[in-house]
Amino acid sequence: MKNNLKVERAIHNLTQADLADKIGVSRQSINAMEKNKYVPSTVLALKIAKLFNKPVEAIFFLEETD
Amino acid sequence: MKNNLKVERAIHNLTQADLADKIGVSRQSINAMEKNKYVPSTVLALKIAKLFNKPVEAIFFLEETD
DNA sequence: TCTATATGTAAAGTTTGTTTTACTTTTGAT
DNA sequence: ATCAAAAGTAAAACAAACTTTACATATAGA
Repeated sequence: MKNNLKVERAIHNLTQADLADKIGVSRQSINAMEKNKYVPSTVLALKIAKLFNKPVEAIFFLEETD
Repeated sequence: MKNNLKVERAIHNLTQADLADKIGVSRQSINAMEKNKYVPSTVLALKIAKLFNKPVEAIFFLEETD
């Protein structure tokens, strides 16, 4: 799975730490997500999508290997 | 987080085992999701939403406590 | 009522998400 | 060039997802 987090953060002018605060996870979790080190839970995806006012599918994308 | 899985399965006439097969998890995982025993990964949410032709937000719902 | 199919549940085990702490590297502004 | 903020990274620890096996309960049809 890939994601758009970095772009969305840029649009909303948020640092990784800002985003982490807003959705209630650690900064390292955001960093790891952006670097595709792990797949977040659906709760996190929903929170992020809500924050950015976009559907989950506009931020997280399935890949062939998923 | 809550979900609509049971209803969506009914609409598409799928058993828990059918759904599990289609998205590549165990039947118990589907059962546990439906009974809100755990929060699935975003990959699973995306796969399920894709299968049911609906956005993730139409199947999985944040609650106050999330 | 008998049987098959679907669902619920539980325990043990493996894998993966997530946190914490802490350090390094990059970037941008002054 | 310097300094501060932001991003990258890593290891240890803990929590949660997910699997497997196995059995119990429910439901519906013959």
